[in-house]
Amino acid sequence: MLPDLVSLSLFLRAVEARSLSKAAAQSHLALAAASRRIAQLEHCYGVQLLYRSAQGVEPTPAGNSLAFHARQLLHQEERLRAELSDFAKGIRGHIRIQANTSAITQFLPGDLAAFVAEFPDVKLELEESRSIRIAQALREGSTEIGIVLNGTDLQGLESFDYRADRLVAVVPRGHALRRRKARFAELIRHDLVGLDSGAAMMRLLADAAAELGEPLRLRVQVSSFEAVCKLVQAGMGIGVLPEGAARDFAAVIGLRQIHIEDAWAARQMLVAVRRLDALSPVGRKLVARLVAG
Amino acid sequence: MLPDLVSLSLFLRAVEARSLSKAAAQSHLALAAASRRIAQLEHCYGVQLLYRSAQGVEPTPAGNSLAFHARQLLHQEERLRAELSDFAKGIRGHIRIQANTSAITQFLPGDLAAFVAEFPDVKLELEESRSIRIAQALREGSTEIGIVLNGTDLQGLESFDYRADRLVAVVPRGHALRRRKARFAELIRHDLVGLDSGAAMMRLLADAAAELGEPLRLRVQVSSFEAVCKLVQAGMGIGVLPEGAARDFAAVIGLRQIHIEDAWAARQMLVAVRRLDALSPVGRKLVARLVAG
DNA sequence: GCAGGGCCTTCGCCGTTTGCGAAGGCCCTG
DNA sequence: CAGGGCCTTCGCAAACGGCGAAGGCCCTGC
Repeated sequence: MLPDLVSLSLFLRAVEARSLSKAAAQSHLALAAASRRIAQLEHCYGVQLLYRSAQGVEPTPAGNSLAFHARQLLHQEERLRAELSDFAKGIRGHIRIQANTSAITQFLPGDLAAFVAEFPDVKLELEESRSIRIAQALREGSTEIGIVLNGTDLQGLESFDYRADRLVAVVPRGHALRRRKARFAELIRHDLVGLDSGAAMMRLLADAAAELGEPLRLRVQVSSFEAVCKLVQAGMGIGVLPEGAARDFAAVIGLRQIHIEDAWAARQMLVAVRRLDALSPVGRKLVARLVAG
Repeated sequence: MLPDLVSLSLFLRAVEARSLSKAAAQSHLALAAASRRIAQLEHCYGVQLLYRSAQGVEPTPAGNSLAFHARQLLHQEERLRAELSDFAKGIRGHIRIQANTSAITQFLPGDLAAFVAEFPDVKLELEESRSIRIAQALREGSTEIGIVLNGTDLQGLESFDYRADRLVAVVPRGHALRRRKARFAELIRHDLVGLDSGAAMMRLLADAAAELGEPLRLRVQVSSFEAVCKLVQAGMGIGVLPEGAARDFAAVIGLRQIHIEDAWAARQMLVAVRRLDALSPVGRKLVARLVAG
């Protein structure tokens, strides 16, 4: 029923070398054995996989498809092997996490650092991604823990409050806007320094602007919070950032923060998993730590 | 050396049922055989995978990792099986394509339609993606043909010119801007209707605006060319679109096109593959058709 | 035009692997 | 402390998978 990875690897070599005998040699098999393995593969899927001739073999269209998938499968197996070899070397746990930019630039590094300090033999794999893709990845099981913003569709997932993430505006010292608080309706009259529009935050700003019936005066769009701060300092306009990023980047170069009073400026980040009780114990521990933290 | 997929599936069931006997039953194996398969899996990777007790089994941390990868591997195998079963049903070819939005909304549907008309038993899988991700996918072999914009980093790939893709501005009838041609410096004084900022086009506009030292007056951002046209018609501002999209959506609702004279408005789309001669014959044929078309 | 050699398949044999039931150890439950 | 559920180990039989030899096919070169 299920194909043999050895046969798949043999098949792949046969396609690449255009020769069964060479593939057999590379796989340390006798030609007879190789031939039978391929025949059995064909039988298993009910399709002819190779055209045979006196000059060698050539993949059929189905054979091409199989070669494609065989590569993926073997590649996947390699990753598996690599990961398990970590365990042989003393690692005691492995957790895959995907998080959005705001989480990664603000709270996650600290929280994860505290976690690995306590569990030094747990390996974390952190990947940055957009909230929607994170939800997808969780659903299809290609990651274990996700950090997303509220508003993301979490159908079919379990989620828990992580941190609050407030958006603030930053202006250079001496900017005309002197207040400590403002509504977005006032900010929007000024030029803005924005992020690339894939960011969830930019969508929020665009929606808010549409609501007000005003254009967004985006003067530049850059891809990092730090770059936003530099450009704000250079007088290109007002920046909008998560509070934590403003603290890290804006404060140190002397930008002033302005509290945004609109309700949408208060965002909630969530820790999401597919099923908490299907998670590994150490994974659950990390979720608990994040949610408690 | 290479693990047996049957053993992986058995292992997965054991982890999920927390019981070797149940897993053995589900896999139609005697308990003894199941036990031995797991032991052999542990030997193969040199790690303990399960904690055994009189109450059943529990995955070790390494076991959790293996379970994760086993799921992926088996899932992948299922897709393989599904695809090969197409061939058993008479499909004669299968090509995976990823393309950016501009290509998908303009030229690709027509070109692909012509191709499948000629090769009706070839199944095409088309996925929309961003140019950068497409290049990644080609490099790691998870797609066969990619359509990207010039300017994308194609290191390590082979590429061929596909179609030229000119950006044009669209305005409602009676708009103040009366010309047939304009430089972007003039357009930028008006409100714009933009796309979500992940789009390559928006990055182009943002860069052009930065070059001019002017803000982009983005009034709304939407996610489809069609929506841009509707909003332009509603008087929200000037739209910028690929020429082909303007022809399809803008012309029919009576918008006027303005040629953008700046050099960056002329973009070139490329067909990219990892290695042309590693492609299936029908894949090569499609590339040839696209490049010739 | 035919011998030679390279390619794959098929065949028969044999060693290893794999499956099975039975027996055994362990731990919790009552 | 007997009973039952769990997993492992054991010995045996069947099946699988490997091997070399033989065979068919086609191209090459003398």
